[in-house]
Amino acid sequence: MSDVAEKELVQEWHELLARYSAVFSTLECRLQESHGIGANEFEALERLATCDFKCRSADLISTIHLSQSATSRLVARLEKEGLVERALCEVDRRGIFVTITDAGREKYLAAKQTHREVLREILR
Amino acid sequence: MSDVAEKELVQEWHELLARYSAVFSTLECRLQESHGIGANEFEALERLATCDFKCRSADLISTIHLSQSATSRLVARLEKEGLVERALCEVDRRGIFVTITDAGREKYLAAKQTHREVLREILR
DNA sequence: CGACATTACATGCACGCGCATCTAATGTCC
DNA sequence: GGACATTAGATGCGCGTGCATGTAATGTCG
Repeated sequence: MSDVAEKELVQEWHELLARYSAVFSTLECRLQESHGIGANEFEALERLATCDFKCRSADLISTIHLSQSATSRLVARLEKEGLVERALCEVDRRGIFVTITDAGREKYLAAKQTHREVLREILR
Repeated sequence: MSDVAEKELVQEWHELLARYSAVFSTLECRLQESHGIGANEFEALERLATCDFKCRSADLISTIHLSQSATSRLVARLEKEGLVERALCEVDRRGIFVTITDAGREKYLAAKQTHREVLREILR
């Protein structure tokens, strides 16, 4: 790989990093102050609000980019705030289904406005 | 903003997020196991290794995307491992200069290989 | 000069994260 | 059916982070 190509690659990474950081921290800040939820919490709510019916805890992992343990705790926090519910999966009693509550759906719809605003402001 | 444009914006964000997460976590993992440093530590070392001479603590903040306090602790960790040195700035005795040590430069050059490998693997 | 604001960095604190591990349920193979 | 591996999710633990604040040095303005 040539020096030039390597520099371009590194520059691309720095741009990606800067872009991500700017959007994420702004999302974190604005969602927190306006709706009391974090950016990851929002992503989880969005996934739950837009997926058709039942959603496994594991399904959330692929959406929000967190570890299994972090996802587990994230769901626990959301449940504690009454935004989602955990239900036993009767077919496979190891697993749980996570479903969004009405309160969660309301929170999502409200936060969605803020979320899109930030994307329009920072991403473009 | 049309629904289509909004969907594109959201999709772009998700791609950015996925791309960032993939690169960062791989960097974190590979740099840690091969060189015992994190991805943020590497970015700091790179900044210090490539900037001409003195570098203020504050200058690092703009490079690595961390808060002032996190940056302060990052420098403290690097100093503890003998990779950088903190020197009083005689002109403005509030500030400090952070300089990379020989050991730090060696570590950087070694880790750089791994860093570039990951970028080539994941980013492209 | 002296009071007050500002700046540069350090630090106490609460919290979210990943890793390793645990528990319980399910799958596999003889 | 019974022993063992595997899977889904929860949890103890150490650590890095941001926020708020502390400390010390510098700038500002009367």
